[in-house]
Amino acid sequence: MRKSPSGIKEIARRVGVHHSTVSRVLNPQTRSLVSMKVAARILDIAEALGYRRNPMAVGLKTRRSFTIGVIVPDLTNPVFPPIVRAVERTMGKEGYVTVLADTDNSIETERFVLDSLYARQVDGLVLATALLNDEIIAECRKRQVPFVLVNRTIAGATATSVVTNDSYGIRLAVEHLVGLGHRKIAYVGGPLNTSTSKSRHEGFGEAMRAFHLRADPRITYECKSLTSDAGSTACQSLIQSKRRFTAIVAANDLLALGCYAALDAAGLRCSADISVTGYNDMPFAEHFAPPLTTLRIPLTEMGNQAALLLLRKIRDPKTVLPSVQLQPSLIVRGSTARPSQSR
Amino acid sequence: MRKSPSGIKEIARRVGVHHSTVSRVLNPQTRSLVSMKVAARILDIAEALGYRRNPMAVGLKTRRSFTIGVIVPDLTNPVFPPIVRAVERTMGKEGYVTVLADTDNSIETERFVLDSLYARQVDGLVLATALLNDEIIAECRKRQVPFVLVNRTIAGATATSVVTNDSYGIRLAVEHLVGLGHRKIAYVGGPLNTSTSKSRHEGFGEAMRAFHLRADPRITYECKSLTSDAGSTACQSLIQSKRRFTAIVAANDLLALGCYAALDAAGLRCSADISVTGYNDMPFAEHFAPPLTTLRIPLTEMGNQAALLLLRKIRDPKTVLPSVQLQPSLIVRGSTARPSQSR
DNA sequence: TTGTAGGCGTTATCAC
DNA sequence: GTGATAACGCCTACAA
Repeated sequence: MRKSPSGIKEIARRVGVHHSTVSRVLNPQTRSLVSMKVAARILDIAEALGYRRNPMAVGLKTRRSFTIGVIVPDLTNPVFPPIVRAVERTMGKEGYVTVLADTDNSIETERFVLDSLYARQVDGLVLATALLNDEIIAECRKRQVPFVLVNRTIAGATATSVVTNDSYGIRLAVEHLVGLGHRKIAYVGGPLNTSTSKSRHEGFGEAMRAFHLRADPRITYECKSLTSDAGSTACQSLIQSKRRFTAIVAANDLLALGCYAALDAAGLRCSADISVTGYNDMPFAEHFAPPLTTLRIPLTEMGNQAALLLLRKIRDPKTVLPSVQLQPSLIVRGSTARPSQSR
Repeated sequence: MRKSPSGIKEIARRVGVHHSTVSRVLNPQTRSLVSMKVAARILDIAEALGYRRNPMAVGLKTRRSFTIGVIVPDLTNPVFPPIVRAVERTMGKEGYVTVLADTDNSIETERFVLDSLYARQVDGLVLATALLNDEIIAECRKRQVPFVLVNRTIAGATATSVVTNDSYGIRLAVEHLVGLGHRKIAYVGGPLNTSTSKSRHEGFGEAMRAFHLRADPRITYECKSLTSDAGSTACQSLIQSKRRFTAIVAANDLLALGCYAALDAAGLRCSADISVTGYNDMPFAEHFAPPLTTLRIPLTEMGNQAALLLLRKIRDPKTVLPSVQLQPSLIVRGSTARPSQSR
């Protein structure tokens, strides 16, 4: 076992003071308790020795790890990397290290992962995995770990979260389609156990009503997952149902992509025959065939905000944090057009 | 400061043994030193109390953190999430937690981040940031931290790495194009300070020679970064140069995407006028317009292998690890076709 | 097989 | 202001 290169005691020895004095100096919080002269000497030597405080020891003593966890359902979903990156960067600037966990959409692995994080005494959590009724989040509350939700929230929105206005986003999509002349609009949504899918679903109904149109339940689908495959399957049934529709509002870009595939397979052209909108404006959405009309959400901003909120909570556990809601914006591209005359 | 729910001493008290005995039992390594009867009792109570060992204390004592770091240049590059995810999962199964760091392609932030990781006594590192001449990796060696490179390696390949055979991949692309009838093939590559870009570049030259063609330096470009924008700029100059070419081999999917844009802007159609190949088969490459012919590399496999190697090294620092090289495979899609007659 | 004692590097709470 | 001392929770010779 190699000796550590330096340490508070070694510095104390060299400077000729007690190591507790060194500790005080090296800790910004308590530096003022020590005379400037001594402090300066200590800082000097520490610098010269390349001193780095040992987070393990600090953690053991203070029960703080300067580590936070961020938990995502699936890192390969392009929505999450920008968020993770932003969180990591913002926390990094403040001396926190972020450990990443990908639950692969499994609630068991989420529980497992959280256990490991608790054991490591993470100072906080950013959760992108919230279900509407999420027992895991209930546990977080019990454990008294500061946490903030990102992207999704829970039923009642009783936890601090950074989300976007999903129903408004969908309304923008519907508005756009209606403006183009669409009347028969199908909806391909995600599982209703997440806040995002739920509000998008509700938003669709509301928007249609607002335009005096009918959200026909026979052409609205709830997919089991937010994947391209699921979207494809849904769109396929939609087509086979023989119901009339000229546009599809998808609750997610991946679903929209699946719709592309199904339309293609059925010999229908997007946007000439059927218009499609997505949601998220995921990276490269503009490169799809056709470029996808979708809703952009400020992912990096969400990550930053989440990190900032978490920091506040960590530093002052008594503060009650506000939630923040950001606005999506409609990005019009080639997947939407006037409805085909023949349909 | 809340008392921890349990702890080795509490268990000892309840069982009526000394806490060192408990420690032995709770540590698989030393469990055999204790009688089965006592061990069983201890395990029982520990279970009942929901005991979790405190990694801080363990770490302080043993200088191991059961934490590894994975460092990527840019998490929003879709190549990395699958790798990161695989590493995280494989390490997680073995009780390791992975800290993610995104250097944003900056060598300073990489250094900063590594410093923070060293201080936290990470047990190992997975680096996806290697430059051909990488001083940072030299430092890792000095620090004696086990590490393995992934995706890229360094000059001389003197460190263990998990990479793919880049020159072979490019050769597959060239072979494919030549098979289609192309003779004038342009190359749009990345900065030559990474092993991937370098071998792809070299591979291009070799492949062309193998087919008795000329890798014309006037139509080969070295982009400053592996981004869509850079590819676009390069392709633009290529077009403006008025040199003849019927196909572009891009060293990366993003570059290829940039070529799409530039071709589009110039009124050229891919693949009718110009064929384009990419590299990486990034997610959604099949959805581009046109679907991109590219080389698939086994990202998840790479992550797994890297993690496995790292584990071996951590567990037995004396082992000298082999490097592993995986093979890319050509995925033919719509961006390549026979050369246009008119060019 | 089990207990004893010391220590990992730091902070916190006393005294001086 | 500064020093002494005792933790934090666990591991590990060494002794019994």
